Amino acid sequence: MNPLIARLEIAVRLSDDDRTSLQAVFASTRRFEKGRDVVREADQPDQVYAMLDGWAARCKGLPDGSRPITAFLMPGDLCNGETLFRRRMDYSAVALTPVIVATATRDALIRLTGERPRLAQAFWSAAQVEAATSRAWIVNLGRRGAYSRLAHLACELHARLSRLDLVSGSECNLPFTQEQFGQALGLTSVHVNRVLKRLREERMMQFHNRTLTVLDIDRLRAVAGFDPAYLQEDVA
Amino acid sequence: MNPLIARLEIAVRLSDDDRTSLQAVFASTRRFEKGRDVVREADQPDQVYAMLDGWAARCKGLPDGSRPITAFLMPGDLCNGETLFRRRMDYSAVALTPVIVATATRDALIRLTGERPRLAQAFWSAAQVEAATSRAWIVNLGRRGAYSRLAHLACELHARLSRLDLVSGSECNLPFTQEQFGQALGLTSVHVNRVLKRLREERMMQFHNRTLTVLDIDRLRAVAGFDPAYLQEDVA
DNA sequence: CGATAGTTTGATATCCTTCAAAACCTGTGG
DNA sequence: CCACAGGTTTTGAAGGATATCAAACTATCG
Repeated sequence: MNPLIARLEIAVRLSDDDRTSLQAVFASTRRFEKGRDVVREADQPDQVYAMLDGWAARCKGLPDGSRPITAFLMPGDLCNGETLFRRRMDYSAVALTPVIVATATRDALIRLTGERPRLAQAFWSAAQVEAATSRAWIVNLGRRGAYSRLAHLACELHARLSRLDLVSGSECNLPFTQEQFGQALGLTSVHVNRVLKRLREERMMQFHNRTLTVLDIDRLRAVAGFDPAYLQEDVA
Repeated sequence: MNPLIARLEIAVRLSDDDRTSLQAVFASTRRFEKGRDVVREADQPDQVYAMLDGWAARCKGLPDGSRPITAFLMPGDLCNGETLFRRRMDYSAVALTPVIVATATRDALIRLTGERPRLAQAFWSAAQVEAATSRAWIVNLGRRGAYSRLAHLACELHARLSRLDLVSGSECNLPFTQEQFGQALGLTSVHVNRVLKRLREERMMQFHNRTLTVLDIDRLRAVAGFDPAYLQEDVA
């Protein structure tokens, strides 16, 4: 429960009542094994899932069989916030590690946020941070070459994990393959591999055994053109 | 005022009080000439702007001087919803035509949505539709070649305009240049031009004098892999 | 009518993909 | 403990899509 509340309180101050009623609505938890879909494209779920532990990826299925990744989900993120206002999912959320989610029913969450405007504002704010992240991805895919593009994603993941206290020293765990890097970046895994090699040889970062080591964050951010502003919410 | 209310009511039913108090908060309007910034990256505006008439583009400035476009704004869209919960803008909104916006102060809108949860929910829902559109752009930029990519954007704009009743027959007005198409698609204007030529020769669509003519929407959507689901909100 | 912005076309360069295969892990059953 | 299978990483060679550079053409607007 905590990661969700912590996330919501970044932007909006909640009352004790807000917090406890949120806990009540998200009372039950559920576990998904690595590789399973938490929610599936075209489904019409009755539950809203909030990430408590583990990693997931949002992806869309394409006719050619590829599954581009549009976001990485970490503790505190809602898997399927849209479900409140619209039935049909337009993406899947797949567990990249074993995942623990808190679940709320659609109806209960509609009722809760209909009674507690601060909570509705907090969720609104969280949706806007997600939108800002999507904008950064659009720029990344549209205007940067593979080299800066990969560096940018590494900077983003490093920054987000660091806010969750999941970076120790210069290392953090990214539980996915070069193939999945490619799905998120619009690159083939072959090319991801070559770019990783270059970044490693240039002593900026390395990715080995699912752990990312940032060797020179200043140079890496310069190469990426990374500005962490879009991730940070100021308290209102 | 109407386009904003119409937009919000797609997902959430509002009371008469909701509507009139929203009108009161967004009482004043302002006009921006073509080419002007409605809001500017890194600014800390006190006002929130809602599009009433005209077109704008959301763009981010890059060190190399380019200004990639991350979204097109039409009547009913908020220009800078984030402003409620976070001070610093991470993008600019530039008027592509003369634009009329309704303006609300940040404080008044925070207060209003803090008192009227239905409104907060409605804005939350609108933010989610925007996020869904961003996801579609991410997939478009990441996985499709220039040909399908341009077709997909044309399909999206056609569908959105058609919901606003701005399509007459098979024609609609897109008030921007091939250069700006390119900025939205991550392509050079030269290449946009070549792809437009091909789509025209293949009798799917043409873009001439700022008007888009869709000649064969079925074939165009097939080429684009376009599924309009992400634009449509079901009533909750 | 001239100036400026936008469109069109061609030639060449670059980046990334595709195809292919070898090397390397990691877990599993014998 | 070993052998093996499947997935992942690494490297090479060749092809294709898109960028870049350059110039002519066309609209638009004072």
